[in-house]
Amino acid sequence: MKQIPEPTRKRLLLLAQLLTQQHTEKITSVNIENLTGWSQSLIRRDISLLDCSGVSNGYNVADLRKAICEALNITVESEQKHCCIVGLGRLGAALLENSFFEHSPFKIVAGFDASVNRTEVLRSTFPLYPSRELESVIPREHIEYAILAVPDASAQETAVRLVRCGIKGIANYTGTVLSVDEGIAVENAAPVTILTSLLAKSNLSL
Amino acid sequence: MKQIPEPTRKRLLLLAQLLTQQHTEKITSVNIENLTGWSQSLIRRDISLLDCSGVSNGYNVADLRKAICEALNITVESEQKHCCIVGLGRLGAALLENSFFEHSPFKIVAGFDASVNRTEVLRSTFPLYPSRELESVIPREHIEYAILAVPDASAQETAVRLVRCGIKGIANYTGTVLSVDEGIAVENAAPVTILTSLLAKSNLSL
DNA sequence: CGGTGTGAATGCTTTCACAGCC
DNA sequence: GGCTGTGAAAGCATTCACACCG
Repeated sequence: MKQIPEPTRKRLLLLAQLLTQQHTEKITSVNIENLTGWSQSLIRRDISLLDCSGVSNGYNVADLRKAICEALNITVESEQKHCCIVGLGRLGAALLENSFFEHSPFKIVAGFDASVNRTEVLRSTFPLYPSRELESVIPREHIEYAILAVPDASAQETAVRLVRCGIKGIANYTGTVLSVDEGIAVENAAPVTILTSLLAKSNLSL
Repeated sequence: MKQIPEPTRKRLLLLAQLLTQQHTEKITSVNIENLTGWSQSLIRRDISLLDCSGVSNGYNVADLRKAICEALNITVESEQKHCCIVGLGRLGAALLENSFFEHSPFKIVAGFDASVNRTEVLRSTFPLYPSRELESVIPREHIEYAILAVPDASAQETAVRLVRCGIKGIANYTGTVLSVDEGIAVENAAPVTILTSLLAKSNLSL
């Protein structure tokens, strides 16, 4: 299998998600261009990197989606990846809602908060632990990804602990920019970070 | 002023955020390399696109930060951009907490929810409106950016309405991939989207 | 030295343009 | 006609390597 470059990976990821929302059976590169704004030649090139031959009247939506998932190693529900939520303030607690993760390749299996009070008051379908148990629970539950929603001030320190526990990636919902070892994936999703990115984007296109 | 390419923009944005966390007065490209993992030559090239000459013993942290903000048009607190939150479910409601936006170039000035019940029960420092008032409130309050946190099923339709109201960018916290007119900025930040991106990233680097 | 800034070279990504297929 | 897949060209982004500065 060929190497898939970073920009292509990002587009394919979004495309896969988009295809699940699609109700037609077939889709063409021009359709996708209209939905996403990416040029049709780019889309065809992206798709050509995976093994999925579309016939001349377009791609089969289901097949294409499957091919993307395979190429990017996004295994489907049968083999869900274990995740945890670290920091159960308002934002972290809001994510406890399981519906977000239904039909996704992820399963939240633990929540952590520094305050024992908090872990006892909140309700969820998976267990909540005080933060001091990070080191024991994460390996035991085979947790691979963490959603970080602690206060900004303790974000970096918590991230370091998570990495030491063997976490592979962090969804960073704090306003702190994290420094982690190379090989550990981080995506920033805090409201201010995202809004700032929007701002910079729309200012440039003027 | 030169055009700043997309990948550079993303890095500078993060760098600006990182600099606010920095407590030293000076910083060198090697320091930044260690913190971020980007190569020092890349960092120097990025910085060379903005007008900020570092002296030979590194960049002045405050100056550099200011230069980035100017180049990307991220005005500071004096001139905050108005934003709104659309959809006040658990996630949207969690974002009502103003502390997230303190010391940022953004100010949340309105919240919307389809359920009038919801807008009446929740408390916040800014007014909450039923969704039907989107069209009147957004122009009146000069709202430029929206945080979208409605249920997936109504995401696309709400996005279209927002764009028609003149919104410039959408922070998409729903699991739906949005199709919007070109020129409208969108950033996806829903937990599943972010986790999926982590997953694909860490799978590739194996 | 230990640092920045920048031409020139390399290596990626995207677009063009067209062959081939239904 | 409308579509995919893909060489070849064009356009970008990143790294190299070195001049220059305190």
